[in-house]
Amino acid sequence: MTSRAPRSDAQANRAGILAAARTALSADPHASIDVIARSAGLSRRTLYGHFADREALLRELIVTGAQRFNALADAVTDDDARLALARLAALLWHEAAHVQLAAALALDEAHVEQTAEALAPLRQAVAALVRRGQLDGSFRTDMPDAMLARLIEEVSRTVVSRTDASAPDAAGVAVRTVLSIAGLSWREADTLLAAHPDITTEVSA
Amino acid sequence: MTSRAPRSDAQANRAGILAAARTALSADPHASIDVIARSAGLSRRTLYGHFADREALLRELIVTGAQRFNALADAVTDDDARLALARLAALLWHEAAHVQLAAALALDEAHVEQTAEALAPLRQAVAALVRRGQLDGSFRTDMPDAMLARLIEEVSRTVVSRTDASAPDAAGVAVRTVLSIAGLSWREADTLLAAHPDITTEVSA
DNA sequence: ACTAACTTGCACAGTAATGTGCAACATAAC
DNA sequence: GTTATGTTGCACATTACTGTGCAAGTTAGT
Repeated sequence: MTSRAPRSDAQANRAGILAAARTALSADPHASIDVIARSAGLSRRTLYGHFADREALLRELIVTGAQRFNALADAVTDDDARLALARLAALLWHEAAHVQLAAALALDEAHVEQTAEALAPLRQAVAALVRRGQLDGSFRTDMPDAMLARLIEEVSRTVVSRTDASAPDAAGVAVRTVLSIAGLSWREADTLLAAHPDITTEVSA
Repeated sequence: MTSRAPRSDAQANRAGILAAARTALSADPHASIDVIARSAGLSRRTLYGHFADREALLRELIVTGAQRFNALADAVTDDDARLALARLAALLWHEAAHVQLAAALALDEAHVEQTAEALAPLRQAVAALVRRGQLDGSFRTDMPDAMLARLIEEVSRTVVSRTDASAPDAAGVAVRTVLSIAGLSWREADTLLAAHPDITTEVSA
């Protein structure tokens, strides 16, 4: 039935294709199969040996990418909604530095739907977080919770994907931006981050 | 030399093509010439009678679009930087159709450069506004002026192009978002807009 | 009503991309 | 060292798009 484990070089090549696809597609969501294969040091023909078609490759990128993002939502346990949002933003930022992919693929009409579906758990977490913050008075209440949640999602995507990651304290800027959207004044955000320097610093293992 | 004025139906068709291109391209920056022509109720062949090639059409869209909202920057004369930013955001919101196009085209590697160049005046205005707001203490100073200006640009684009325009007080949400990025707390933005209801109301002539 | 201006469909050439079959070659695994 | 597994180049069919030429039609302007 299950034939056998793939050869080691084949496994490595498969991973190489995925890595190449991530960088190529985040630069240009319409990057051709040929470009992806070449930048993985392989031939176009070989790529088709690993993935049935373009869709299959994209599907795998979206699913595995989304899993990583979704996992971050569970890692945040702060009681303070402001802190929780700040930490989530910081984690997403660090993850996105490696994988800007979600933002790039979401731009493609054909994949925006499956990307959204794959990220449903993260979206759920954000929605819950927003409601909590609104209830305890730390987030803005001048718009409905659903609207605010959507705004946070969209702006996060923008900040994460279109901010120069090499700028000094780029992560800090991303976090401050998200807190601002939630309704905090910049001084409040500043105070919060000063009291919890671990949020924007952690490089993790 | 200058042959003669174009026939009236030809003028209308040309305008129709531009309008169709705006909506088609903001939905999908890679919309084909055929789709654009068809959605303008014309044949592909006719479009080529009005524009030499795809580039010429895009060029015209970018240039005329940019002119429209470069003009908006001049229309804002408030001394209060917060008010000025709010009003500019509101004006841009009302030009949403054009802004969406800019956002869509800016995603295309080939046109991001000429779009940026065409929007230089608006960018200049925003930069000046940001510096003014930082100096008088109404905007955040926890990041460099250039960074803040860029953030405002990017977030504005996102909010204007990806917010449901049919939602109640969508314009208000857009303006509040931009003010939040500038550093205002949501209550401060709320107070400001309450004191100047004309900002989010004006439909203009 | 006449004419220049405009539109259209069709045929055509060119380009770029996807996906497949196949034979020759390379190499990891045993 | 043998062999199953993997890689490659090439040819090929297919699709989708851009841009042009031209002859036949339609219509605005006078």
